[in-house]
Amino acid sequence: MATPDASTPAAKARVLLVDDHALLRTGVANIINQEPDLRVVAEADNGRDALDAYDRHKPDVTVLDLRMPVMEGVEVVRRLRERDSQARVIVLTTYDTDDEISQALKAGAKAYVLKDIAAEDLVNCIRDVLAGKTYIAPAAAAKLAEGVTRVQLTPREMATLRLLADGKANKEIANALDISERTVKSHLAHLFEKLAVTSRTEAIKIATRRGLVRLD
Amino acid sequence: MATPDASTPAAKARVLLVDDHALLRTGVANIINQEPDLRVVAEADNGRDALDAYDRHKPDVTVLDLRMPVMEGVEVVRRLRERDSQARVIVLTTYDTDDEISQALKAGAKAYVLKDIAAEDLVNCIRDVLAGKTYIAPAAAAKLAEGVTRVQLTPREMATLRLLADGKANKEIANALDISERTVKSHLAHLFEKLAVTSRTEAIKIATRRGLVRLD
DNA sequence: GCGGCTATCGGCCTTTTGGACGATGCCAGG
DNA sequence: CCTGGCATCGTCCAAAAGGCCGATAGCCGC
Repeated sequence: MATPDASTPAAKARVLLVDDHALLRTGVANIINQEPDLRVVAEADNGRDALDAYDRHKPDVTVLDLRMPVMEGVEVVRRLRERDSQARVIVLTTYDTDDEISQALKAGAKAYVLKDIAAEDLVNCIRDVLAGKTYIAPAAAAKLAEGVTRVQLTPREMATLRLLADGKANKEIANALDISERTVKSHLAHLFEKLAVTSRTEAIKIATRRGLVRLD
Repeated sequence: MATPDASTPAAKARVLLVDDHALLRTGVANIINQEPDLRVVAEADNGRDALDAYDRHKPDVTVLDLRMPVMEGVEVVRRLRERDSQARVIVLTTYDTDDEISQALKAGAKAYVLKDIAAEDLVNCIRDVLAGKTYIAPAAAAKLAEGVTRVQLTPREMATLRLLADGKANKEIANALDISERTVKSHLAHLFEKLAVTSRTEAIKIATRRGLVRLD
């Protein structure tokens, strides 16, 4: 998995690569290792291992997928930045819902790039981040701009939304949150207003589109 | 980057690589081209281009992502097999909903592998398929086994489901399909029974999980 | 301390949903 | 020709959802 390389004169920037798809990891590692100034020093296929690998290798930059088993990418970004405020993290992902993007950036990611990026652009992005710059994929930036109308859900609204998206009825939500059905309706009403919808099914659609919940 | 290798005696199996993620394409191409007996002869980032590329290059095997813009992967498999009943297609994808798997196989795919496969296993899979074998990823096979209870939705039920998942109310669905609200309820009732649910929100969850609809 | 946001709850009322009886016509397969 | 699946539509009714009128209490910031 890791590529031990004892012969190089340590001038190469050290990269930690985190993605749950072995195939993509191998592919990206190949690309990066072909660059004279970059080297993948460790790989991980989930968030927990990513943190361990970070501690062991102290990479100059971490390329990280969101959507992983064991630990969410955003959470990984947050924790990396907690233990090392200098940590440079590039988020490399397939999806570009406005919520995920803004959460990743808020957590301290230096760049947000999509997997449809060209190999050349990725290595340029890595160099930019190493040089202290930031980079947001155009598509992601556009989504963010849309979401200027950023909805800010309260904790209870989020909890309600999650149960809603799980197909629960008001009564079930009430039981799960240990509140009255009346209060559930109250949260729902606020939710509907913030999402600009009028029914629960619509709410599910919009919330999913914005990345507020996932139906997997 | 690629190593043009004029010295080999053209014995290499020719691979067409189709995926909308440039990064993964480059990575997989690297992996494949490092094999002595395999060579990527063309790439495409969408279904239409894939068909064109197939006609031009007549590859020995096509490695194909489902979920692409312009043309769905399953449709591509179907058309490839139409124009060349010998076409060998390996589906390489992130997702493993039972509906997508069974549709891809029904369309004539020889193999279904997930992107978390190891590079080595992928090339082995390619060789297997070239040798006339088939391969289903264990996770995918398991999902298929679950779905032995394969739900078969009628066209009207599918149409209703799609509108439902789009957040439409019964009245709106009725208008869209130009039928009475009563009939919509009838379709919904059948839908609920087939999906083993009791509400529309639950139906959305299960249908999404099974890959019957997508909320993007 | 007041205004605003949050969370909680109540009643009342309309609309929507979903279940339970139904029914008809069509069409394909045995 | 008959059976079974499909699509269509009806009525009745109970439950759920959602809108509209509230209310109280805590907490935070200015």
